[in-house]
Amino acid sequence: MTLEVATFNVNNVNKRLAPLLAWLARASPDVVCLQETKAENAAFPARALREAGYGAIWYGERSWNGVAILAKDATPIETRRGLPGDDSDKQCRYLEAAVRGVLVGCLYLPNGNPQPGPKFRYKLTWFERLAAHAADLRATGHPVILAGDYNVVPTDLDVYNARSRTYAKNALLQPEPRAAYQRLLEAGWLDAIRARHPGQPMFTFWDYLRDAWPRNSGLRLDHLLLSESLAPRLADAGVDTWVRALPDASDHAPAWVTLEETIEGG
DNA sequence: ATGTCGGCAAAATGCCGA
Repeated sequence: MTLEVATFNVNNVNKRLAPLLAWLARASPDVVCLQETKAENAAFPARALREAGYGAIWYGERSWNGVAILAKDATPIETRRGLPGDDSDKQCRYLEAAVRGVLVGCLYLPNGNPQPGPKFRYKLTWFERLAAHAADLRATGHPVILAGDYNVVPTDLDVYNARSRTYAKNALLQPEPRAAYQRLLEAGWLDAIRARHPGQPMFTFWDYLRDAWPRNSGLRLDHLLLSESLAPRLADAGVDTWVRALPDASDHAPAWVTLEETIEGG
């Protein structure tokens, strides 16, 4: 038995409800982290998801941001909403729950554009808060997965053309957020997609602009990071790129991991 | 610089965020 955990920046959960339901029906992931739901709590489509077989918790606001965690035939047990470290930060970007024996952190890291500027500084500060919280989670020894839209292109392998001027000044590719991401990996978190597919681009995002999807001008922005206690259970990882081609698609595609339910022999 | 998409305020167009 394996457990599939996926992350999907849905780019408006109500506008993209049809492709979301189509993906859930076909891929049937056990646990799903959603970002950019862009729906107030009262507008979250809980009923449609329940009818599709998924329990959910959600943390949303009007127009922007918003995160949710879904679980097949279960309701996630919420452990935290909002990232610690700044009580004045009201943006809905972090939600955490216990599901099927794993602690799941669902995150939507700030985009940070335009760069430089206050939005970029917010991105870097948020990243530091995430790293601090990740260290606390890691110290518990629990199996933890931190999944979401990190809004970071980790390396030049993760962008269709590293020398393109289109993204030269973009906050997604700057040295500071890249370094912050690398520090998470150095602290012991495993980039599951990259671990399973070394040397492959594995894009998760294609801009609506410039025919990015038909040209495969993609970026890898959505990541699933496994704690050292969970990493030995990694069985497979991938990206459901076909979702990007559906009508009314998000500009992101779902990324996923499969985990062994228990460590072999244990 | 360009381009797409959607939400929003405030007036059917423009701005912003992504």
